[in-house]
Amino acid sequence: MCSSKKHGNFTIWKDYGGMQSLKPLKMILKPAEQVNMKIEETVIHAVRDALLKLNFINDPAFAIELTRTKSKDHGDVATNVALKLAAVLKKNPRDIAVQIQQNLKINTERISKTEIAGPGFINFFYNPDWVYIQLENILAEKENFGRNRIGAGKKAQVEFVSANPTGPLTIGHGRQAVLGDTIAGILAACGYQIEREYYFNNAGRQMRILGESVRLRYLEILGENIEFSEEYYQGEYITDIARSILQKYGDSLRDKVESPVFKDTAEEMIFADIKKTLGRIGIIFDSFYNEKSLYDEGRIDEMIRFFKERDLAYEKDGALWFRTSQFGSDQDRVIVKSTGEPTYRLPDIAYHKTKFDRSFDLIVDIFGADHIDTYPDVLTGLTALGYDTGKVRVLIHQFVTLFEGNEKVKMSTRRANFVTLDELMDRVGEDVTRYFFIMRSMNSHLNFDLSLATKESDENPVFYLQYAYARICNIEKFAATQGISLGKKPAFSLLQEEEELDLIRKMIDFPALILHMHKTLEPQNLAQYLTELASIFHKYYYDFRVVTDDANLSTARLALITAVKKVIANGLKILGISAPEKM
RNA sequence: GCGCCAGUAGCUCAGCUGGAUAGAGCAACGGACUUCUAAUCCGUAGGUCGCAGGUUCGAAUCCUGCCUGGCGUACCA
Repeated sequence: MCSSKKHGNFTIWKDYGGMQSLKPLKMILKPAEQVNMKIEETVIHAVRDALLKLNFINDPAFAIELTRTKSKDHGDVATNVALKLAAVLKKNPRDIAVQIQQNLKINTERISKTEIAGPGFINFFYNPDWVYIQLENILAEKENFGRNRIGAGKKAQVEFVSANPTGPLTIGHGRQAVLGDTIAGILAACGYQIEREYYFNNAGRQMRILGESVRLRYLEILGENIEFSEEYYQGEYITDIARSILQKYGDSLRDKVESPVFKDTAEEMIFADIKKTLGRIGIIFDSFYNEKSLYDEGRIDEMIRFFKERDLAYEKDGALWFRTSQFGSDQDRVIVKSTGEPTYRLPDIAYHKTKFDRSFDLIVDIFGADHIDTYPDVLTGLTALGYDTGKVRVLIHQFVTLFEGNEKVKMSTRRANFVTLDELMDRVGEDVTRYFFIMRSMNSHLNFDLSLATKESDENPVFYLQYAYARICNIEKFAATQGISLGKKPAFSLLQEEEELDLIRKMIDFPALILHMHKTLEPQNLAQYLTELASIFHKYYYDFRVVTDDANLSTARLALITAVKKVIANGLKILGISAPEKM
């Protein structure tokens, strides 16, 4: 972001990154491509015209901020433009606001009134008639309400989980799994064609240790005296794998130290387990990309050749070093060890090259905080290869910290210090699990106490959303028995209660929210929005009856709550959470 | 040492491209079911937004320094 001020001729220019800067509570002038945002555009254009007419600005591209108000007393949307201009114009912001207000030419069918408030905000009040039209739109758009077409015709790939098959998925992986799947859902709602990809390596050191761990357990079952050192995988599942090998092969592998059966069986069984867990939580990957194929297809050698040819790599101490320092890094990095084995960077770069070769328009990588210092090297590699890394969004999430009482437990698959994702789902269910992981920002460190999570699952806010949905389903059923249906066009203007208008106004925000999330890719905003919407609904439910003696009113109210149901359903769908008709 | 993330109500966390009185859930306390589902609603209480400076009309939000915690800082991935 950059900004400049030329005080002489009152030109203010500010680059907010165009329409991508949109957020639910703040809108900025942008190209007219969003149907659902028409009223905001109307307001912004009117303000801009007034500013030009008053000679307060002379650049039509001047960014005008429009914010959703927090309090109804402040209208529906507001602009702080008078406050922003005060310093430049060297005038009292309220005076500026008055002048703008006097020169506003605004469609009264949309905005019923404007007010100047506080230090110089200009508040705009929606005309209820316009609000009713929005309700009609929501009902007409149904599943599509909230969706946009920013990503139409574009392919996006989201890579996540990407855990090597050395053990069951833990709650740590769970956070990333749910985060990734939900982000994919957000992009899908923005029109992208989505590919979910899982990257793994079954050829590394950890996998060798895994195979050896299984072999030792196998021998142990056969009654041999083994030494099972700390570096081996300690989990109980290792013994289970050994047992199934015993079942299939008997003791025929007793002396087969080099047998691939141990590692292969372990990989196969663990991967089956991982996929089962993912399926249970509603995550289906479109592709699993094996690091080994990069070697088989010669992509690693190709990469080495490229780096050497361009003098981007050099040999030192028997290793091959990538000149990352030429690209702003503090030091060069090894890409091929003196043993001849590449470090993880090289295949990572080669792997990302395939993402570009597969012509994705947007590449999203979701990594844990332990990758914070490694992905820049990958991006550097891609830049060196001549790719536009602007297509890549790297999202780093903080870790889940496991607690046992007040004790912090360092999670480790190898040391079997973990709570599995399955265990969590067994205890709290799939919906709570999903909600649990997206209700908080990925930047936050998550403190996790299984017993507390279990205890709190009964009170989990996800039920609050689902209950609102189920309640509406129930009302619809009851309405049908009373002969109330949406057959003919409801008289929306009968919806005069403040709570009814609140509900519609809240629903109007939904498309802007999805648009905003396209930029932030932060699912917790959606969870919060849905909670707010459900809250307005629950309150409305308590205060008013939908089905009354007045058939016209009942029909209008039924239309209203049907729209609410739709928005909740659309939101839950993005979150991958079920919408039960009964609870 | 250096880099990234975090520090907001008793607890778990939203809010952070500066904006109008700082929010939610849980926990606590007091109320509301003869009604379309009380997994709900209403009310009360609870805060030096880690600390100290700075920037300006305005700072939880931006800048600087410090404190605490997490993760990195590998020829591990």
